[in-house]
Amino acid sequence: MDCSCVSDLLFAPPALPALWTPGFAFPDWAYKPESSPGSRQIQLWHFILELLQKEEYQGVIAWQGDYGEFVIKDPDEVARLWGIRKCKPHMNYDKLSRALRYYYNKRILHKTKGKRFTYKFNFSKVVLVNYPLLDMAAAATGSPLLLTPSPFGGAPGPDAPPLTPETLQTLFSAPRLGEAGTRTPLFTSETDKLRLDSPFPFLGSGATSYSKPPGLLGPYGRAFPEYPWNFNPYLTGPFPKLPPSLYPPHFYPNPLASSLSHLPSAGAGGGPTAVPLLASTGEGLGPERPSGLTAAPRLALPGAGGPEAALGGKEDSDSELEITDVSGCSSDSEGDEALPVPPKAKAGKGGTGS
DNA sequence: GGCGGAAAGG
DNA sequence: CCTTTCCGCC
Repeated sequence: MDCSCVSDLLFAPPALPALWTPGFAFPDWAYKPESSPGSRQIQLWHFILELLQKEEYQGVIAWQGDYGEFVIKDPDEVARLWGIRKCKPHMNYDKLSRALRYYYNKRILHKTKGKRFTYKFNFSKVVLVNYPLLDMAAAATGSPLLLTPSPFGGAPGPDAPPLTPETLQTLFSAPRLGEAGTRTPLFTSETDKLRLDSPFPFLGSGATSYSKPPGLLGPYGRAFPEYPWNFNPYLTGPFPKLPPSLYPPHFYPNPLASSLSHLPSAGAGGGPTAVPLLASTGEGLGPERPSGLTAAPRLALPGAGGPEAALGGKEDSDSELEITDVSGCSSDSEGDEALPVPPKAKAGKGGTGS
């Protein structure tokens, strides 16, 4: 019934990197707000983000230029990876891209026209949509706060005014729940809903170069350190960052319980685990970015560069054990050819297209 | 390649 | 609701 990809099982909890704070791994809330009727499983954009944050896949998909803009260097590969993840052996770029296209309306993605295989994330949406923090804030405020506002049917678009990076940051900086009510810049008390439709300039301009700090680190990057995470994905606001890793749910049966038990200082949610996984590539707090797309937007990862070093010679924890093969898929489908599925993506292809 | 309708499935 | 699959169209 369910596709038990071996890949999933392969994710045997390797000794979690010391720095790996399980708490914010990629808890359930990333997949479902909390009490979602239907079981929510990984969504494509989650997956894309996951790929994007991993160095191993730079040859396949990578951030490119603008804030939130990325290019799929190897569409087939990405599709295959996605297919593996979803146990859809017949996945291909055509289908994947269709799914991507549905994001246009949802305002999660945009197409960068003129550039092949290039899309752009609407981070404000992506981020907000994942943050229970907002829910709390809303609750405290007394505003229902719809994170998934009027869909696209009769919605927003034009009337969406404010919401600046600062606003976002402010919101994200919200230190405590009790304080939440005090600051809810993002909410329109009347509408009871968030206006995250026209967020950052990088969307509005549609034009181009906004050498803004890529990744999600930009605006709210430095907001984390201050945040006392007694993380409680569901109740206590986690943090304004996209999950560092997209491990399958199996990986974290009980995100909280298991995580906390492992945390030395995390006791009963009293110990701030600190360590914002945000690997400020140097732009988060930094004055300006080198514009070098190379060092760009990669999301912070426990092994993205900063922490890795701190691990003190930890082997590539990044563990490729990620998506690899679909051999374990419940052969549901058409029983067609089994994918040979090469072990891993070849990140060696730097000069793919251009 | 990229778009979006339509139907189907989980 | 979120894709997956298929497809005609540009």
